[in-house]
Amino acid sequence: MKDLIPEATVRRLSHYLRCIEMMEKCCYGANLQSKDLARMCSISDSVVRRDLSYFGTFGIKGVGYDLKRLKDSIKRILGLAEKKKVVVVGVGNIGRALIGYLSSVDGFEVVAAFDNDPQKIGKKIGKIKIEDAVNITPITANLNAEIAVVAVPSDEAQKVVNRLVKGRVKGILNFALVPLKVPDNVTVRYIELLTELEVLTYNIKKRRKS
Amino acid sequence: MKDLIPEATVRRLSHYLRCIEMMEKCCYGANLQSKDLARMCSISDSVVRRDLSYFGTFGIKGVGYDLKRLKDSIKRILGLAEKKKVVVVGVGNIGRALIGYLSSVDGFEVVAAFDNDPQKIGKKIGKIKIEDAVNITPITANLNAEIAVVAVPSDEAQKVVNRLVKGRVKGILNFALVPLKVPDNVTVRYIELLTELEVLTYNIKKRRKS
DNA sequence: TTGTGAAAGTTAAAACTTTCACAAGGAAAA
DNA sequence: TTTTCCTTGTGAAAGTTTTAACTTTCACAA
Repeated sequence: MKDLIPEATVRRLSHYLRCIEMMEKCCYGANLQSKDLARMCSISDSVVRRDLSYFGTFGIKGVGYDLKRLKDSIKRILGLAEKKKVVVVGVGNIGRALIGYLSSVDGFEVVAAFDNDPQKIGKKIGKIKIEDAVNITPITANLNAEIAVVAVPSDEAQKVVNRLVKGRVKGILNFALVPLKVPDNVTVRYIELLTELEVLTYNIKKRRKS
Repeated sequence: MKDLIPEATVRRLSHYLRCIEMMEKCCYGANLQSKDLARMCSISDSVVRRDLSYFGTFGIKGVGYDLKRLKDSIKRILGLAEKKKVVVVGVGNIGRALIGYLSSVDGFEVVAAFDNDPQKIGKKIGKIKIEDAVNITPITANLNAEIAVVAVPSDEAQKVVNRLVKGRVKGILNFALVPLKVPDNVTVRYIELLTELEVLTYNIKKRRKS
């Protein structure tokens, strides 16, 4: 069990989990093989085995993996044993979408939403009441939410993040287009929609030439 | 000018562009240096220089880069010379958010939206009328849109993509959690919100231990 | 009980990316 | 003009990730 795991491996673990859950639903038996996961994920089977071997041994040589056991193992590795509480900061287009999206996903649960627009504070989105962003720290701490989605304008992102960190949030999914400063024990992941589109245009341009 | 550029480099080019545009607005003069961009992006200056050097030489030794010239160069490299037309397929939470978001961004312009829900077809989002998804191919081809955002349920994604490809779309930003099959001359980029959250929980769990 | 086939787990090599350190070269001052 | 200063651009090394090939182990059948 290596100490530092490639990020790509962790991402693929998430893909494998999704594939296994699909297999569970339709048609598959209790056993599956690295090549099954590989085909579903459009990668090679040795990648699947390599990824899993970082975390231990889960299969039986010559046979394959037990579907249910592998699923539970991956869930445990990813820290998905129990439902995770999420707070959403910024109830604009993206924030609202995330609240809606997460309500349809099991494994995560939106427990609070924040904005600084007086027009929005007090209103509801589904079951979630929009709170004043000045109260991020106490409310988040009180709810024991470990994960936050930040979907506010760039120039407010750092301020919001400081409050979240004080509220003991440990993981942040950031849609704002600025690098965030956080303590070592807090993880930030960036979703940069504009960058993604720009990488797309780069690729389009490049392929036209070659 | 190398042939194959690291993807991370292209992503950072997009960051640099954003930094330059911020610098333009506030306080900065006509000159900037690799260390300025580096500080803003929280990376080292040699990364900035290496990234740029893949595409040519843009600076003056001992001085730095001309802000306006560098901005134009990066825009040209990324294929952002003129506004790009985008179609959005799937007007659920995410699709709607993207339509709203893109209307506030210059460089991209949503020119059509599609859904297969009769309740939604014909309605409007901002200035965009929601079209029937069966008409993706002709409408997209007619508008000459090169970029598509796919935000439909996983089991419909491939079908939608096939129509987009027929409609001569060349780049796809995919929010559906399945790998898409496309011809060689089409690029797909994946935004996997659930995977991002799961990587977050993995990181949180890992850090608690170490 | 043993041999065989099949697939997992592991090791080694290749490919790719980042980092470091410095030579090259232009601008400004002497 | 020459010297000094400064920052770019880049070769080479280090580090990381992916790929492919190899070895091990298990299940099952003979």
